[in-house]
Amino acid sequence: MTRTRAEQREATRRTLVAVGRRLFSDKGYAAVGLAEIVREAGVTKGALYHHFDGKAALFRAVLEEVQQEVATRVAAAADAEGDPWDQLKAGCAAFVRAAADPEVQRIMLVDGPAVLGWNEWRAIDEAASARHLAEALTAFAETGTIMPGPVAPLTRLLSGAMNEAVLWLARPESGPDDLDATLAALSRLLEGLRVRT
Amino acid sequence: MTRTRAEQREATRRTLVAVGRRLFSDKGYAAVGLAEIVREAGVTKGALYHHFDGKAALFRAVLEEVQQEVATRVAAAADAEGDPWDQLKAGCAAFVRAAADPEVQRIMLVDGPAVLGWNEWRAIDEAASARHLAEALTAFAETGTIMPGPVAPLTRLLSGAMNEAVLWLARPESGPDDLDATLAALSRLLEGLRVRT
DNA sequence: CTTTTCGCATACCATCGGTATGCGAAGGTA
DNA sequence: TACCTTCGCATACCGATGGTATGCGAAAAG
Repeated sequence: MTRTRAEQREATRRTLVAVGRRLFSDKGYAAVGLAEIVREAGVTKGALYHHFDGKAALFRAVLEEVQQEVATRVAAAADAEGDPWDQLKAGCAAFVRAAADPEVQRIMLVDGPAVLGWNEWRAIDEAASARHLAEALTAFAETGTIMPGPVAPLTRLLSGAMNEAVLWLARPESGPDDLDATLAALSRLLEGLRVRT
Repeated sequence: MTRTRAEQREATRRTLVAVGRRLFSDKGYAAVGLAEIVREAGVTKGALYHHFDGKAALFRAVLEEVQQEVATRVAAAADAEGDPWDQLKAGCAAFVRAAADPEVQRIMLVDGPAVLGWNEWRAIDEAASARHLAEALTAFAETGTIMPGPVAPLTRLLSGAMNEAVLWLARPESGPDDLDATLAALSRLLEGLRVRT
């Protein structure tokens, strides 16, 4: 079995990202050594530094992959709804459920901002998820469904609310009721934004 | 000037916390070495490890100090208001302003969860700030000012919303208008929770 | 068949957080 | 005052870590 160089290159890179994702989510960024990553990936540090600029760059690749997956799930849930407001609520609920995956949490919400810096983290989050939220809110502001005004701050408020809620749901003593209560509270928060008819 | 041992001990400890706070907020937890901390504090690693269990323990002491200061400012702003609902809004606004301090942000909102783990971070946050928010919301739920239901999820949603908003306000291209817009959006979010009369 | 490219391994280094031990002055006791 | 104990901190040292410089061998190019 001889592989072309392009195939081999891609395979090695994907393995590194996959191994990094698993280790980063299990133990946290700081507790994972490059030696451990390359050992489990069956390569050496030379391979890692050939593909990435360093440990943080590998983490960035992992984070982008995670963000993409979450965004895909959110978009799918939103598209399943017809009414725009239902799309918003479904998308938010889907985000909470998707980010409930413990493999996602630590990477996307805890280590992400600390490792890459909040601004770079936000840029990735914006490109993947928050952009859709901002677009939806913009549309609602234009149609008068919610009160007019700048949507960027509101987007961040809601995004932050969901991020924190997801982490709260992941605490050890959390039960299934908490998910329902959180989704209900989030729904109330969103409904509160609608102009009163 | 001969100092008692208790005085000397406290002085060294406070210096370490103060230096750690400045360096952690300037460069971030991971980019600060113990050698740099003890050098600027005028002591050695022996002193640091005599007072703290390690780098993370020093960071924890710094975080607790920062949290206490923010909580004090929030409580003062809330107490200045008479009406309970005004107290809530004033407290939230004061939190956003207090956490706008760049020295506070990185420690309290970015590195805090990553270094100590989210659960431990939340425990500190809960003891200092989030508890007051939860108590206020509980009172409003009992008096019927807001809709009944579990307040814990709502507390986390609002807390997370404010945390993220503060970080958004600290981004490089942020202007003074953004603070007003954020406070306005936050106010709308809170008002939306009130039962409609 | 020769040459170049390049994906990756090997060997090495500076620095890091952490630990074990020693010392000297403050505090207690007579 | 003389002695002993306590303890706050310094010194010296260690393994492990992220990062780099260089070498090699097979695939691609000619």
